[in-house]
Amino acid sequence: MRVNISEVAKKAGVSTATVSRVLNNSPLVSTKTKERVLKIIEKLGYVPNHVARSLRSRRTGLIATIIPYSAEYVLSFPYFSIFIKEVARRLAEDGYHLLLTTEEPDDDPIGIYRAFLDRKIVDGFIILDLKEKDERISFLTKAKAKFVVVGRTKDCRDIPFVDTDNMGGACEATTYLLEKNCERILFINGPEDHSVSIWREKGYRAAYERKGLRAENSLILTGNFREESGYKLVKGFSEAFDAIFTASDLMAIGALRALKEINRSVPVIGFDDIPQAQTFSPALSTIRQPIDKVGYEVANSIIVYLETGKKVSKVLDVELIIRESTEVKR
Amino acid sequence: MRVNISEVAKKAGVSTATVSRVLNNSPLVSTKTKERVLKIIEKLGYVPNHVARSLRSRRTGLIATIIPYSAEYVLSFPYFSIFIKEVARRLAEDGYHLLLTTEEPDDDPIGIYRAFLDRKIVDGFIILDLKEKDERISFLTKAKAKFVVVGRTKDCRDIPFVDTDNMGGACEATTYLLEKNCERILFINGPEDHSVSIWREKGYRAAYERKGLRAENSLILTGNFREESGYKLVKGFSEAFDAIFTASDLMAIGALRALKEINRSVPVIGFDDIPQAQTFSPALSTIRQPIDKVGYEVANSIIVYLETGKKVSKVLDVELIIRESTEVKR
DNA sequence: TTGTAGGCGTTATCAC
DNA sequence: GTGATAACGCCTACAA
Repeated sequence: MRVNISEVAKKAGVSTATVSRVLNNSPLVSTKTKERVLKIIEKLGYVPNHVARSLRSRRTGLIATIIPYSAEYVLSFPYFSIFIKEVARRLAEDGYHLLLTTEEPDDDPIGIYRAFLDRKIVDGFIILDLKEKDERISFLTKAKAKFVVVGRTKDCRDIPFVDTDNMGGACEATTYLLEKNCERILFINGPEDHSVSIWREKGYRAAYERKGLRAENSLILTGNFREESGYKLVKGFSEAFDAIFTASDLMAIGALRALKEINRSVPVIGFDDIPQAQTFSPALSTIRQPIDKVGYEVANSIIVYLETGKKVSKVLDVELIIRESTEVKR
Repeated sequence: MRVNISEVAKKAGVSTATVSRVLNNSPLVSTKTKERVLKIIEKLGYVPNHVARSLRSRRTGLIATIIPYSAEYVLSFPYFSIFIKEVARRLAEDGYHLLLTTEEPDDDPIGIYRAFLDRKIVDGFIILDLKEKDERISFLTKAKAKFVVVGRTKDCRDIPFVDTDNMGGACEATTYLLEKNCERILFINGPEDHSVSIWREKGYRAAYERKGLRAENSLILTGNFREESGYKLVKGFSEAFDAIFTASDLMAIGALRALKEINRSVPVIGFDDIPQAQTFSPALSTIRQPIDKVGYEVANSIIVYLETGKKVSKVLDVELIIRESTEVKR
């Protein structure tokens, strides 16, 4: 019925220690006994119990990803699916598994992390939706937990992270608009405490500076990545502008809606390249992020960290995709 | 440093058995000792080790969801994110956690299930993307594993499942078109071995029958849920038709593209209500599925099954959403 | 090269 | 009510 290591040992006429050695590819076993043991293992259909192994080795092979409540908006587009699938896939390559859970609105943000840590449920964490001064980071660092971050902040000096080149992408988009002779580019950014917002704003400003110009603070608005915020901010904006760059495709779609209603047409560039970017009319010019690679690299990084202690960080390239929303008939 | 149950027992002047009883809310402890033990637990910051507990109790509290390779298309829209989030959320309510992993193209489809089962990693499974004659079902049934299925087939008699009313939805959509005096409704279905395809076709046919009509086989085509297949099937269709109903919104979008190119306009209804359905032009009429509820109910069902042995199944209502793609100017 | 035996941290089964 | 103590299944000093 229940076949365990001592069952195998008995049938093979060896000790459990030897079976264990065979299981773990120890060189301290003669080829002969190894073969004999392997044969018995196969015959009995024995498979080591993962839980017992975890208890003994103090490693569960599980990596937790906790969806922050504040990040629920990411669920509204397929980015998250693709990301999470790649994470799971890469983890599985090395025998790890992804434990996915959510944070509730009224939860203590670090409560879940603490629980997983104290109960020794997981070996490491993947942190999403990084904020400036993120309390999860300080908690996990203090607790000496192993984790990798998606995104980066200034205090990420000693933390393994994977990020896309948000600054470069924003700079490229802004430069593209400047070179189309737009001068007053309305920049609708995400919430200010998000690390991506900070980098994207830097990129926007950098593009102006490269041209010997200076970005105007009044042209920088703060949205929340959602469609409605793009719509409302454009509708309510009273100053002059001749182009729009948004920190998400959804806000770009909202902005285009608003433009249509006020009967204006200026070039618009979004960020992300979600599927709607292609199907929306006009098709959206945008900055494409390699979300699948982000998933792969972050999973890879946590594995390397767990197994070698090395902290591997990466910044992945983004790409400006030009479609219809930047073709403007004057 | 590492505080365990015997540490607590020692400090509290009781046995580990008593501490364990307190931990598990056993009634076999006097209020007095219970309080004393709880105080010590708090003082020491003791938290039970989940792995040790799992080893002894033979329950890990983990539920696996394996993304079938054939279901990768689901990742291309946000349905999956929302579903998985609700699953994780509901599981966590009762102290369970979601283990998410993927199937590789060249994997033995049941290999992962077998591995999780043999190694005793999870307590149960949630099965996605159900097929007719699904070998995962027969394997898991034979192995006496606990699982709940999303979707349903004829052989689901004794299996707990959660499904949306695919037949009802398809019938409603088709009826709507018939009542708009369309007679030859082109039905672009999903792959034939998918359980959802079977139910949707039944609904399509039922709508005709209710009107005393008969659906023509030549009007039923097989796509693969993706946009391109909707596009190609419409482009290549040579018979007469006066409306289109597709088994996915993406195929509906493809169909609308094709119609535009051949300069025709007929009412089109999709299935799912993905975000593009709203933003596409014309906005898509479609059957909305309560994907979040599906996630909630399937998680709920596996918990009930694990804890009480009862098999709970549910069929959730869908809703016809009318937008622009069914308004046709003749 | 192999075996013995202790321990990982719990919970369950007995006794008392 | 409570306490010893034996599992749960595995790994790893240490001994042989």
